[in-house]
Amino acid sequence: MLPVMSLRKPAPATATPGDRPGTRDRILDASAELFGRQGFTGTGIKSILAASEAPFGSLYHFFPGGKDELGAASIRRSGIGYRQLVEAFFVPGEGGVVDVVGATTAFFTGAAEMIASTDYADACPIATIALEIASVSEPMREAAAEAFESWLTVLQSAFATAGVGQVRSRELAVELFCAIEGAFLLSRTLRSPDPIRIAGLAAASSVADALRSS
Amino acid sequence: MLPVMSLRKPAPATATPGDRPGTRDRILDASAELFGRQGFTGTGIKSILAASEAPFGSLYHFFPGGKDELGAASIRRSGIGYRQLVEAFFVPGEGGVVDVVGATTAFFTGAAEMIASTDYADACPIATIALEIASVSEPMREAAAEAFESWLTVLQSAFATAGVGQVRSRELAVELFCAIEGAFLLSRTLRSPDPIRIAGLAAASSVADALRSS
DNA sequence: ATACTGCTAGAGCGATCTATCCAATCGCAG
DNA sequence: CTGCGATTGGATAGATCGCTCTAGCAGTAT
Repeated sequence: MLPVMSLRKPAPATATPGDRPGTRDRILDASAELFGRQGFTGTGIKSILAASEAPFGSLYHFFPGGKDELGAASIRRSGIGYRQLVEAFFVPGEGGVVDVVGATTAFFTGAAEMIASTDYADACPIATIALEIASVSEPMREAAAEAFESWLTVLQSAFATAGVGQVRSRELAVELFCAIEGAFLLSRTLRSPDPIRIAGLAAASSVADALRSS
Repeated sequence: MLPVMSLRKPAPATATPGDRPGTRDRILDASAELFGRQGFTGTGIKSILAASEAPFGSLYHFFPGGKDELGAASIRRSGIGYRQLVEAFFVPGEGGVVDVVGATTAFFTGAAEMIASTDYADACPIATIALEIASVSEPMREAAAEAFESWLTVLQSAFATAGVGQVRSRELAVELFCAIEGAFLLSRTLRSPDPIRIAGLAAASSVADALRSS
């Protein structure tokens, strides 16, 4: 049985229970959403503050390094959120076993539903900003690299646990990452969920093949 | 025999022979390079003009619609250039036949060499800007969608010509697109050519499978 | 009450951005 | 040559950018 959940980010862990999240969290949430939709340079500080209903002074109180520090923090936070999401699909609960082929299919299906339900606006919260700053800001690039690596690690160990060899597990993880990220790009640009469906079928098939020959 | 060429864009067709390209072409070339590296909003008009050694007035002479028109034109131009590149690998010359598996491998190998040789700066000239503007500018989004579709069409007919069914050919084209674009993202972020190598092996294997069962 | 700390609130600065406008210059046809 | 449209060069407007600064607020400890 696979986890029933959407691909939406879970509520931040540091939010006061029963209350609205703290200012810092609201800023980070708004940043992740806007950066993912319009990119880093395409999103002004003021729009972030407006979206998060935060006062101007608070931003530089929590992020003295300014927009760059906010960008890196936003990337790290999104990286953790998405890693937990991948874990929800690919890491078993107490003593359970995960059907990695089914998990792959479920993950892509959930992704297709989410992107369509947000009118093709919200896909990967890091990809947009990563491409923008990979050759421009080394600290942000490193934050994105660590986020991506953490996702790959989760996938790799899931495949290894399922019986696939270490090297092939890493390759499978990279293949799955490329499939979903490429599909996000194509899906958002064409405004169609088809690429995600197609990429999901191919990814599941690759995983099944690797399992069979292990 | 596969075409021996780099993944670099060919010289513009409208360039005066033996002379340096016209102002409009120089602006478009510089735009494609800078947009691909730093994104659309991250690239200022002045940097484009400086890089293309073009005067300020010329930009608004050739692109009265301003930066948005320039962005759309840049996307269209890059789309044509990359389509011709894909054709060089996947479309046979006079009465020849293309080994689509070999073409796939060669394409990814060439991409890995190019991205590493540009210090992980130049990969897909459209992906960065496409993610940025997909939810912001409809004209530019459509330009990117047309460019991507034209690449998919070339790939699809190559597979169909090689004997793969129409539906499966389209799926294969989308898979290959997702693999290379996702690999570009991961490669630029991690500063490693490995993702492209891994994605290339997987893509070639998918193509081989499809050929076998056709 | 007083003092201290963490956070809020916004005015406003210098820099930078896109875009407009116009005069100077070029290339070529008559 | 003369005339004329196409192109160039840049000054500058108007808006927006990221960011700094200071003043004030709430809550807690003393």
